[in-house]
Amino acid sequence: MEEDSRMARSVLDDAGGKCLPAGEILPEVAFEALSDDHERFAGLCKALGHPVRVAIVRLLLSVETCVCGDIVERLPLAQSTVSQHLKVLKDAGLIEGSIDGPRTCYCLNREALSEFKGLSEAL
Amino acid sequence: MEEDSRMARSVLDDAGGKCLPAGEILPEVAFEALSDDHERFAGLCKALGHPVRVAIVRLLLSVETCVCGDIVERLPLAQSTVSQHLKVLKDAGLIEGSIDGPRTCYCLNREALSEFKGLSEAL
DNA sequence: TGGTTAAATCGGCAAATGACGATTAAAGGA
DNA sequence: TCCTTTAATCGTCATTTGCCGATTTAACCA
Repeated sequence: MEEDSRMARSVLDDAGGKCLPAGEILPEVAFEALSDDHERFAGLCKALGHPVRVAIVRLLLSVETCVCGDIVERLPLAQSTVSQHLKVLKDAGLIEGSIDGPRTCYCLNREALSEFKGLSEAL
Repeated sequence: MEEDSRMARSVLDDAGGKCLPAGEILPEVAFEALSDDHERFAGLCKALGHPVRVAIVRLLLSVETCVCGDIVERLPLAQSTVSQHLKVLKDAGLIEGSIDGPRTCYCLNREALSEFKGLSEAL
């Protein structure tokens, strides 16, 4: 289509060095508008995209494992709300819950956490 | 308050080793339910919590700098929608836009990206 | 100055999110 | 077996998000 004009403009755009492209052309091959990887990384980020959920993950990081009730006690939120947040984290694969009698015991999923770190580091 | 009862239960919770806390007590000092740091990290995650925005960040990563129109062309979305996503990323501080004639030139904010990576790595 | 192009903003709409109290389900203990 | 405790789920509501087309704003060019 009109790619040539766009590419030409990108190259020419070097006005004072403040808008300089790295290469000669835009690397089409390195960019896909839609990819599963974007979805996955965005999904993990979205799950962490709420301060309460960050707090929960950091809490689990510091205590290794924790019963749901303990988490609820430490947050200024209703039990049902905390449960929802836990579900979001679990659905994203970031935490795991195991039934322990009448309680549920949550812990981090280290693999998912590593995956997230790896994807972040690649930015 | 009733911390003693809660802490006591946490210690006792070691039923079969599958729900074992890492330390003797839950480390109160290491956890704050509400903190600016949680807000900040969650804010960055939230901004990256959409596949299109991940795609934009990765594109900018690969081309160093890019005019808004180029980004629009590569995404199957209306110009206004892409502009909204760019605004989200800009508000989070992850990208910067500089006016270049009639165009706007976007690039990554490397400092914010480093901040995000650092916070991620700490998980 | 007038016209053209690029990008931000507006208005509207459907869907998702986050919060809550109430209810249900599951498991242990009296 | 019944009762209590724990946590998930349900129903509701207000707010936010994501998308679009239309409009406005801004800057260059003729």
